[in-house]
Amino acid sequence: MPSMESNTDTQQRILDSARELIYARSYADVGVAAICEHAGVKKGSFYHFFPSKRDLTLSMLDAVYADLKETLVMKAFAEDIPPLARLDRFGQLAAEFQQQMHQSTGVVLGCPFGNLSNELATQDETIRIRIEQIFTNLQVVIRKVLREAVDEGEIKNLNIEATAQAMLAYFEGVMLLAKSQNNTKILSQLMPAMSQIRINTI
Amino acid sequence: MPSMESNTDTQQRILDSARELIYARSYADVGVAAICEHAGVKKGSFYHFFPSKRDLTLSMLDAVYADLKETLVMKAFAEDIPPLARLDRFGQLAAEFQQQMHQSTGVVLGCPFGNLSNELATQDETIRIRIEQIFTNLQVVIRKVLREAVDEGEIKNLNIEATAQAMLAYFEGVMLLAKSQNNTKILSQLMPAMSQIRINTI
DNA sequence: ATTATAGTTGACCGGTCGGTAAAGTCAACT
DNA sequence: AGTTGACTTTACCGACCGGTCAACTATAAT
Repeated sequence: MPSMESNTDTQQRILDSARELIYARSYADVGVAAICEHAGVKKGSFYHFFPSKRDLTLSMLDAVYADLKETLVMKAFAEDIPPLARLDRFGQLAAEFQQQMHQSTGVVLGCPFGNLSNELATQDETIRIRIEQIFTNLQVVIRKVLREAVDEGEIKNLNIEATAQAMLAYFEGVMLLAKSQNNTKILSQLMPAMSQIRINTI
Repeated sequence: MPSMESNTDTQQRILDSARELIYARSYADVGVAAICEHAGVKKGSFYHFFPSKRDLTLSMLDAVYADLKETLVMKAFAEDIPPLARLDRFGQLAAEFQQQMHQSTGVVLGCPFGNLSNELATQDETIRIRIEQIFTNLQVVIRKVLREAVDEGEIKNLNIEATAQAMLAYFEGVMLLAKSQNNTKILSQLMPAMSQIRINTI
């Protein structure tokens, strides 16, 4: 007598398990069987909902970004403080999240998008493009806050597009370094410098 | 009739093949068999020289760093120009190398250490530590140049250790972003900002 | 010439990989 | 009651994974 109490929360459990396992390890190290076992689902069900491991990964990326947007981004970029202070708050919240994950897992996990990009960007163009789009979306958020800072006269002669890219790059780099050192202290030490980066016009 | 013309250039060919293949793809995607085939070596010979794939990877990391030091670092940080200009030269040379690899392989490969760190840091502590050491060595080089700039009065009130870490983080982040976009243009656009990063004391 | 050693070869191992197929089970609709 | 279709279960597939082993060959020292 199979459970079948739930219509599509099986799909959700697969998504959640993939997210948790792949984030903690890597795409290649986490097999479909491991995802199914963690989700309490048989492999046949997996392939009923997802045509392939790659498709699951694409859906997972969308889900992680949707979650990031809802929780981290919306909270950090709320307009209750000055524009550049929102960038600092974004860095702080990200650092706090990494510290929590470090406490519960014993390792610094870094950025889920940066991790997958470095592992798969040269192997799977579709996944690479999905990650690229996510990074672009984040840059748009940063650009908006920079434009606001420029309009308020807080900064002058700023190349907004380049600076947004540079800030995101710095953010990803700090995450990567923290992961390579398995150390979250450098997050709180280095993150505040993100909002100070400037690439000027002329 | 086996060749056996060479004593230990078999070992070198294995090292070179691993380096080329893993850099272009990933640790997990490149099997021992693929490395052997590329090196023109049988699997048994592989395990005569290396006890495991992991050990090969550790040796490979050392070889890549030794090469980086000999070519890129020594050239970039030669003392024929002012200290901060050497950082810019390092960024330029790295960008040029990425452009060459992009032309020959069709994809932006990024930093070999950053790639492996993001893929394996949570799975293999030994490899993680080796990469951490390499990053520390690079920071030492950057610190030296920053100390020189401070001594010459080019900068004041600088937190040298934190700034060196921030510059390396920025460098790695720019590499990661370029790889995720499969685009080398952002390298030349963003790299010059590396030498402008400052984390001050007080 | 014999022996010791380093290096090579090819066949092989159990385990796991992503993915498939068919039978079975449930809920909803007719 | 019978049918449909979504979902689950079980068993299975060929390919490949990292790694092993014993036999073999070349080289150099004795």
